[in-house]
Order: sequence, then structure tokens, then C-alpha cells
Amino acid sequence: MTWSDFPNFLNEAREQQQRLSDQVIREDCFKEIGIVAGVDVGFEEQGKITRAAAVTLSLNDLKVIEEVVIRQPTQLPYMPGFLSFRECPAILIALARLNKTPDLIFCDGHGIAHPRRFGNACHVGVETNIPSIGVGKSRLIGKHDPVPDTVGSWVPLIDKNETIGVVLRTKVGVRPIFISIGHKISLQTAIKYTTACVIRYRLPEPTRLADKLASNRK
DNA sequence: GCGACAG
DNA sequence: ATCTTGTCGC
Repeated sequence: MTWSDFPNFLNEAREQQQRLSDQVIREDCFKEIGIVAGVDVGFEEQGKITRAAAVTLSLNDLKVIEEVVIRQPTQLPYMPGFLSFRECPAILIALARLNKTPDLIFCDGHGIAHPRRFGNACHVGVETNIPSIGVGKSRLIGKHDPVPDTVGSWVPLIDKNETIGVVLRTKVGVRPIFISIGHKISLQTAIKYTTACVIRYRLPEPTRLADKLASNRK
């Protein structure tokens, strides 16, 4: 692909997001959640290499079941609103390598809290057909009131008069996180499972551990 | 035209 | 996201 093809790529990517956003199911569509997964992406070699991580945990005790890390040449640069085209492919490969398929996936980045209501979490959810939740560390779009300084409190994230997610306080004295529907789960339920996966850090365990794996930190 | 802008 | 050391605080 050359530079002259880039405008075409963006237009097609935009159309794809608009089309796929109709496939997102915004209500609970699953039976029981036993295994939850966390996925995230990191980079090496000054961004030349994309590193995707997937980790699974049992929901009841939040103990790690399995960890997977894969590497691929980076395909696209980062562009606000098109994050999933850069990260989703690698994430899907990592997820495919898990021996046990998760019942719910916590994704880094937003779900429907996106300009065309199709952020990374939606892309991962629709592609895998597995319920997913978007866990953002910062805002992409939407407005919201201040979040009370009490653990567990949240306020709606609104865009164009629509609630696209919530800003959740998982810890006192630390920036809140942004939770939104990815696929096959309601916002209320997404908040419920996110809260259930928070131990003593800002991020829920699945995302926190995947984050650690993907960035090679420890 | 001027900002804003997941990771 | 990544480049990077020490340092302030519980």
C-alpha cells in the first residue's frame, strides 16, 4: 500500500466501522461467565513490531489460567478513531492461541464510546463473537460530570445525547477509567463484571495483566 | 478555521 | 504506545 492509497483505506475503514456497528449487540447475550480474558497490545523496535497479549483468568478467584504473547510486523500507524485496524488483527491471533476460549473479553481502549460506535472492543467482540467490554484509560469522545471520589461510583459518558459508556472510579485518588459496551453485553452488566475484576489497582485484573504482558514490564 | 484526538 | 531515573508517598 502506498501513500496515495491511504485516503481510500481511511474511507473504507470508516465505512466498515459504520456497517459493522450495526452488528454490535448491546444487551446481555451469554449464559454463564466462567473464564474472563484480558487483551492488550504493546510495541517493540521503535514501533516496527506489534506485540499482542492475551491472558485468561477464572472469574471466581481471578487466578491466571493461561498467557499468550505473539509478535507481528506493525501494519498501520496509530490514528485516533482507527485504533482497532492497527491492534485487532494481532489480538485475534493471540486469542486464537488460547487453549480455552474465554466467556468474556476485557479489551484495552473503548467499545461503542467511539465516533462511529465501533471502537476496538467492538471489533474484537464482533470478530470473535464473544462478549466484550471496552476499558479505556482516557477519553476519546463524550462529555461527563466529575466522578465522585468514592470507589465504585460512576457517571455516564454522553455523546450527542446518547449514553455511550460510564466513567468509573475504581480507586480513590487516581484517574477513573472509561467503561463501554464492546459486544453482547449491556452497560450495567459491563460495570458489574468490571467491578468484580478490580482488586487493588486502577485497572481490572484482565486488562492490567494483559497490559503488563504486552509492554514487557513486570 | 480552530482544537481534540483510545493506544 | 514509546523514549527514560529518580523519587515522592503509603
